[in-house]
Amino acid sequence: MSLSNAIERYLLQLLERARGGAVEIQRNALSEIFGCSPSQINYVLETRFTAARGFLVESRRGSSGFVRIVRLGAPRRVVELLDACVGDHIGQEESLHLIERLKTSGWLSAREAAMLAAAVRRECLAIPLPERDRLRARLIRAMVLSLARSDRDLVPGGEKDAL
Amino acid sequence: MSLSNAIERYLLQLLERARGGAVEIQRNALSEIFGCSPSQINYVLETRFTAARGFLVESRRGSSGFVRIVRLGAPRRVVELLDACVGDHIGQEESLHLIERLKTSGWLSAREAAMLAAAVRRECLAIPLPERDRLRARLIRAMVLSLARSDRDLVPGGEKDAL
DNA sequence: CTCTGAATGGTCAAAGAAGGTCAAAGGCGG
DNA sequence: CCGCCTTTGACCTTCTTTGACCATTCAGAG
Repeated sequence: MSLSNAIERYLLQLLERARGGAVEIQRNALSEIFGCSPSQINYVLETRFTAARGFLVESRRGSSGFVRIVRLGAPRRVVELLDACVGDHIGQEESLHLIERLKTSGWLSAREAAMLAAAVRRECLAIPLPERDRLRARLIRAMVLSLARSDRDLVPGGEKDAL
Repeated sequence: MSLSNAIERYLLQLLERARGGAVEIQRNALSEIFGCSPSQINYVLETRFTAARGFLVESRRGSSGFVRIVRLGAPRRVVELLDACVGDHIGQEESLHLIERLKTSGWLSAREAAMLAAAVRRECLAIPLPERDRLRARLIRAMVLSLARSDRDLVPGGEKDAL
């Protein structure tokens, strides 16, 4: 188990216990618990507690500074999520997190999520970067939005607002 | 007995013992066990643990990286259909017919078919021919086969025939 | 009120630690 | 001898960890 994974699990535990879905930590104190450099904490926050995984991180410097990690509820609309997470290019790992999130929030079934996940794998796309990341973004947008349309066609009033 | 075959048998044994049909190894550690170059492991994975033989290989680099080998099953009929219709490249119109066929025969739901149809459109792929037709073939294969696997994962006793 | 320094957290580039790719060399059966 | 399957090694990409240096806050001194 890597340091980053250990820190991630530790923070997830804190979030688990904390009522309200948010925790506040001190970067330096946490880094001492794990005997690592303070910037290691930033690395974990940047790679694990991202918007794509449904977290918001706020912080403040100076005396009595802090780092607050908030577990976000589902965003209002999928389009916003796409705009926020996908942009015009997106990497594989980020995509998989997004897909997982769309699944757990009920927007995608397990089968649909599996399809999407299979499609965005770099072994499947198999074209060189950076065009690969752009293609991946187009695919996710096209497929997810196609669901919105397909639902609208099937259910005339279907205003899915999960996410 | 060649090195490759020895490594293959070793990994198959690991898979045999491991419940869940998956094992994780470290490429460098394994190569040291067999006293060979690390890339030899890749060779074995590429030639023996292929999708065609019913395996999925995932990996991660960097500290505490790993290689995971998953044994999976896929229904025979769909595989045959893919081989027959898709090949290593396929055009848009042909794809849409295939998707329609998979839908009417019950393999795909309306939503899944819509997703696939959106993915294979040339406006979405947006790369030049002839690579576009090959990418389209890879996408269809990956997505349809992923469904077979996701079904197997969902149904407790789902030992669909082994491809 | 303003200035200043200690206490925090942030950034970024480089080094370290896996695994991946590819082409060339090595063997072996036909 | 030819062609296919193996094996290897040099070089590449990705993920992690660290450290030097930067930015922000706030309490207290002047």
